[in-house]
Amino acid sequence: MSLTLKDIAKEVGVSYATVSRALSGHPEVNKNTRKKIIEMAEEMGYQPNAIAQGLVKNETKTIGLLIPDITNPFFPAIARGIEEAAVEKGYSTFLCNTNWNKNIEKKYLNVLIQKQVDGLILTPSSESTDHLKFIKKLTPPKVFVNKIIDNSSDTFIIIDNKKGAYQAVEHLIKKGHENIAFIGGEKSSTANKERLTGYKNAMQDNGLKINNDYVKMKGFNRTSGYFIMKEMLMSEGCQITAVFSANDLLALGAIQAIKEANFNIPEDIAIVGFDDIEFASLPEIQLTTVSQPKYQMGQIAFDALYEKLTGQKTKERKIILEPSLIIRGTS
Amino acid sequence: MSLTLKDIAKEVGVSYATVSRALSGHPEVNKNTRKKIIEMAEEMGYQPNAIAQGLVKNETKTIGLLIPDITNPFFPAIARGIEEAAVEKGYSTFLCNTNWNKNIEKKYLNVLIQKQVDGLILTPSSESTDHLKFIKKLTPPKVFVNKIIDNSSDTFIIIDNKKGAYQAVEHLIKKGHENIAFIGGEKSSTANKERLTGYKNAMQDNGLKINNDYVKMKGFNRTSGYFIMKEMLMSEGCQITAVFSANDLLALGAIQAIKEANFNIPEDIAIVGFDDIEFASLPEIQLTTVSQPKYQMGQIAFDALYEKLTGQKTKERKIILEPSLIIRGTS
DNA sequence: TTGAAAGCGCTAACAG
DNA sequence: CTGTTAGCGCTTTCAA
Repeated sequence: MSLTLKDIAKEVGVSYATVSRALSGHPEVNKNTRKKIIEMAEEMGYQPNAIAQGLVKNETKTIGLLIPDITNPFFPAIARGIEEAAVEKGYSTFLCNTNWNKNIEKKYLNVLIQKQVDGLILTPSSESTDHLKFIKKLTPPKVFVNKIIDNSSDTFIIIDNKKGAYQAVEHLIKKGHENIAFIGGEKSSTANKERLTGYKNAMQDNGLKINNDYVKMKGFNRTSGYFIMKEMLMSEGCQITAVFSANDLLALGAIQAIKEANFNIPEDIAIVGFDDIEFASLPEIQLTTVSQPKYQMGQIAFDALYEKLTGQKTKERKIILEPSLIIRGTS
Repeated sequence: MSLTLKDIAKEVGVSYATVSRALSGHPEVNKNTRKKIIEMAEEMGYQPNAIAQGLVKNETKTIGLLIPDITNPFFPAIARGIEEAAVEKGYSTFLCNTNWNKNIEKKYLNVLIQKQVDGLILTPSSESTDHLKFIKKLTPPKVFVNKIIDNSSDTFIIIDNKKGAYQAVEHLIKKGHENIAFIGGEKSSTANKERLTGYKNAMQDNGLKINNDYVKMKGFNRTSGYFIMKEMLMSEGCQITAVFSANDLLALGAIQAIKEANFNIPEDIAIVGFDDIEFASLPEIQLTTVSQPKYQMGQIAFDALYEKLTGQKTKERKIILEPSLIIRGTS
């Protein structure tokens, strides 16, 4: 359709191989011809066809990014870190929103394979073994953002969820709380599982018993948080005086339920979240939460992928970042 | 590298042209051969190389999406609408975050052209004429989300910003406010300009004079809102009793400044925003705001693009959606 | 119904 | 330093 190498070759009067060489900075081109070619290319507004380049070079300078919910501010923050790091190295990013649905994720993954992405960054929407096995079979280098620390030999970047949760719950305990609820998100997500473990450990280590009625999980969103909290609050003889929720969105929902039930925060019920999304710091919210360096995580994730892409490092890496508890008004 | 048509052709014992035909649903293939081929392809886990397909078919089933700030929840909501509509029709989406920077946007646009995207959905980060001219020259079909209604013949989808702003300000006026400030975002953005116009119109139509000290703009983010408001509040003899801000993030920032100055909302100062991002509805926030059907806008935007892509409709369309004022606690 | 072959736009030997 | 040519994986005539 549009302008090709040949067009500009014809115009300058050289073979199109020469044009290719000149434009791609090949050293063995006459200075003058190169100059002429570059000028002409500019003048004609030539843009190389990356699809054709990709076909021959067998690389597309493209990565796939799969995230579960772009609507949760946590993920755009990461996505931005990834994208900016990527673009700096000349990579473009396919964004795929999996909606925590592993079938959608699978579909996307196949498309990305077909589109010949050079690499993959993903936070798997499910950690069921068959799904993980499917992902593992995929040939492009991958890095996981949030991925269970099992015996696997993948590269992932994650924060220490267990520790973060532990700190959060311990903080609550130190404040004198004993009946602490856990409100979680997607059951099959690593983050959820680990945060639950952290919660349980903190409870047990402090000699507190875990009431299963106070441990519930559903989606990682505000509505879930709201309904879970509401239900807990309405159950007979509810003793809850504090809640740890597996992410900020859940906390926000829970707070709404708490207020609707006419309890005061933090006097009657204290709450702490996880992620430290931007809105957690609003003066009206002042959510105590476990903070993650989101933007950096994105950058690091891409850098790790880039190392694989360029073959600098072949061995897998496990990058575990430190969470930090930010104490604000809700606890 | 990986599995190609030839591999599966060899295995089945036919020419690879036949395999291509069988797999792409070409009618003139023997039922039996087709079955064998499909089975074999499945068994071997064949995935067509979309890059190669793109080269010959001259289409990539890929679109570019350029948005100014993925960190503003307004845009992810739109992006999600676009992406889901796109994937349904078999398109993948390149996500590009321009950061309200037209040079970055330009760079992205060139990359997208090189990557041979079939279409473009963008909310331009600047409406300077040279930038717009640059965009206009781009060959792929485009649809704009937010684009000034000038003499241009583009397709765009937008809400009636002027009207929304007008309603917001009128609402404030009816509540008895006279000294109403305007806090805006990016100067060069259409949305900003139109919302400013709506503000001015409402003021003038109601016989209120506009105090230029009360009209300020900067970035479309929380920090800007905070500092603009703070400055206004600290200026001598500030009479402001209400503010209309050009988006919710700005409003959130302004609210913080108002509270820090020890004013009550809405008693001392009322405020209304624009966008109705998810967090505007939090019980703690209760931001009165002008709502936009974000997810739908995304869907509609893709559908409009799809019509162009498939040649169903060639003429440009201007889709203008209705805003709706949602009155909550801050006014 | 199938195979052979051209060609999409480009890069990378290989000659010259 | 430059031109010729093969070929990346695929679709699509054109013949058979």
